[in-house]
Amino acid sequence: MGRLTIKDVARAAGVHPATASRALNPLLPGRISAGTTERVARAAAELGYVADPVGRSLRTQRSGTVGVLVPDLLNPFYPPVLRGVQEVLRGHGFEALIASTDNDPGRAGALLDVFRGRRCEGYVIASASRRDDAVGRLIAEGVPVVLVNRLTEAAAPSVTSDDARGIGQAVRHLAELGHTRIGHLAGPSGISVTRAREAAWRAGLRAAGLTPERSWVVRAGQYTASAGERACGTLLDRGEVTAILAGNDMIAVGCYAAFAARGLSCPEDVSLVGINNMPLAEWLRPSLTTVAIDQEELGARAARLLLARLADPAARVGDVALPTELVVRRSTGPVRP
Amino acid sequence: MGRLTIKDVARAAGVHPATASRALNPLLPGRISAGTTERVARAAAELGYVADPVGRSLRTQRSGTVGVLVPDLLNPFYPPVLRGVQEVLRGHGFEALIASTDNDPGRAGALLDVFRGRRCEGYVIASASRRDDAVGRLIAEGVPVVLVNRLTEAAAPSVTSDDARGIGQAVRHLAELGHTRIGHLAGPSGISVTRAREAAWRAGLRAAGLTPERSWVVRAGQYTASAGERACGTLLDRGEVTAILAGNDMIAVGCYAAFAARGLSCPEDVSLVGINNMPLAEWLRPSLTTVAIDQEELGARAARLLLARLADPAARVGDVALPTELVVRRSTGPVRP
DNA sequence: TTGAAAGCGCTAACAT
DNA sequence: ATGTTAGCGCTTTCAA
Repeated sequence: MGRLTIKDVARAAGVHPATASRALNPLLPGRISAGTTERVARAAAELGYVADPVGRSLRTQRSGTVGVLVPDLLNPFYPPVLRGVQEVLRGHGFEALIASTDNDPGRAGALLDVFRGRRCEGYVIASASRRDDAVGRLIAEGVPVVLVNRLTEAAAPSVTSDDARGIGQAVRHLAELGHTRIGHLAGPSGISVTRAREAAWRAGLRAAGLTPERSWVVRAGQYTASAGERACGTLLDRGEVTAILAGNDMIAVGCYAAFAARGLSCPEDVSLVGINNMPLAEWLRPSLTTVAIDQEELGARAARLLLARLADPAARVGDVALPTELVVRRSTGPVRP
Repeated sequence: MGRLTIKDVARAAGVHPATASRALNPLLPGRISAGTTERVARAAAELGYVADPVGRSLRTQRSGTVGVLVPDLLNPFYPPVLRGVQEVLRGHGFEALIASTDNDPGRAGALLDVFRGRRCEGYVIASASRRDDAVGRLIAEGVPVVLVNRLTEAAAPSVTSDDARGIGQAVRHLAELGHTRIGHLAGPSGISVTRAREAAWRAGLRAAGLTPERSWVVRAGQYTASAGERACGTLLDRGEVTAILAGNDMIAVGCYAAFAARGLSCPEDVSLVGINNMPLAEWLRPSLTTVAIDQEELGARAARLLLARLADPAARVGDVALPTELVVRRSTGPVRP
């Protein structure tokens, strides 16, 4: 089964290979007669010809490949994002290379080198820290980059969630349940969403007529369940808050463990709100009240932004902020009298 | 910033491009003098040269690319598998293209066509059903394929888990806790692991001196939490069993919801055992007793098998069965007196 | 051991 | 509108 080349198609259609190539690539300069186009298309279809991307890439200097970097593939938040990215990319003939830094910013450089080696045309970066050398360099070089969820000091088109809205709803929801001391388990500093969420929490409290206290915030070193468990333990042991806004759902997952370890029941003793509405959030016990973000849409929009820049490098593609919405489940309840 | 080519390296080292190419590819026929090799290597390093995979692929007819197909990227079982696959592949200069069928066997064909179009050299298939046309065709064509976790009627090298051992331990564990009526929530028929696990459950009961009843098995249509919840509901409503072996951890996740809906507490009223020990299994409440499979190793071994076949298409690479081990957590307890 | 030359499959520039 | 030619970057004959 020797590979089928464009020569085979050309021969079958009785034309020159270059003509066949043009006939199969619709919008090229120097159009082809309808009849020829038709014959070539038919021949290609009958033979089952698929253009070799390697030969094409070598000639066009475009790989049809995009690098996607996520911070933690084991965090259920990201698979849906990848799904959105891939769905859009495949629809446009692009393919994604995927890598995870596994929450180690130091690995980004090496992984981006792999992508570069593969001649990726552009990048979707969901793993950026605010001052991220590797990503900053990429942006400085003028390589098409779209940031997802996390921004860098270097500016690039981005898709984020409008956390302020959902977090505001979350705090109001808790306040309406009678909570006046609402803690926050922030993610690692150095990541843009961490700041944004903490600021939104602060603003939300003020809007509800409450005064955020310094001691109500504990910083989890990572957006992981175990970091969340530790941070939550610290916060609980201070004994001040009756409700907690976790920096994301994984931190919230860790909270359940911290509650159990202290014999606290949720929501009777403590109310808990997460952020992300990751796929398993509704299956936790109690099911998790959380600020929902459309993860797949996040990825899809990022892919579209990137495709726009790829199609026209001069295009000024903007930023997108997706709305967030509180989803009330069973992890929040009235404050203990 | 024009891309760096081998010509640049050759010029810097004062040799012919062909010589430079040979110097950089260690084990080629026609060896190069140590001195030249040295100079070329130094020049390449100083310039930061990385061979263009496109040019190389065109010449060698090898893409350095492998297609990986999983059934459900949203199932936390698979990300670690992918991690294992990627780790090994990258270590050997290969890159993975990843796709998920999203539990729809019908999508496999189209996704494999995408892979084929990208000239993947081989495939890691974790999504196969027992009679899987698309995968069967691949195998019949002699394309290097390694199956993970799920076997097809067509034979190909595979990496699976030795579920029998772990499931045997699980049933014994439950029996020792006094359970005599132990149900099973099987996965979708048509997938090899489903059969293997059901058979192991049956064998485990017999080994414990118990007789498996037909009515103790309910089949979940998918390996998902919602399918698990439905199936578990059916089983519970029959009111016969005091313990449940779920077909995998996602089905077990659904069980927690079914328990809650019926006011049953776990493990006081029902004991539950999952299979996989997916990340998050330990974070569920109660934490899930489960038959652990080393997911990352599953992926890593599959990648190694595939690399062996790619390096030598005639190589007879065998099958691997990884050991499983029961991990006892808090979802299992003594039967109610 | 190294150089010269050819060619992988494709498409863009040029020629007709 | 179509054919001709050339060349993308690399490796692998073949020759020296």
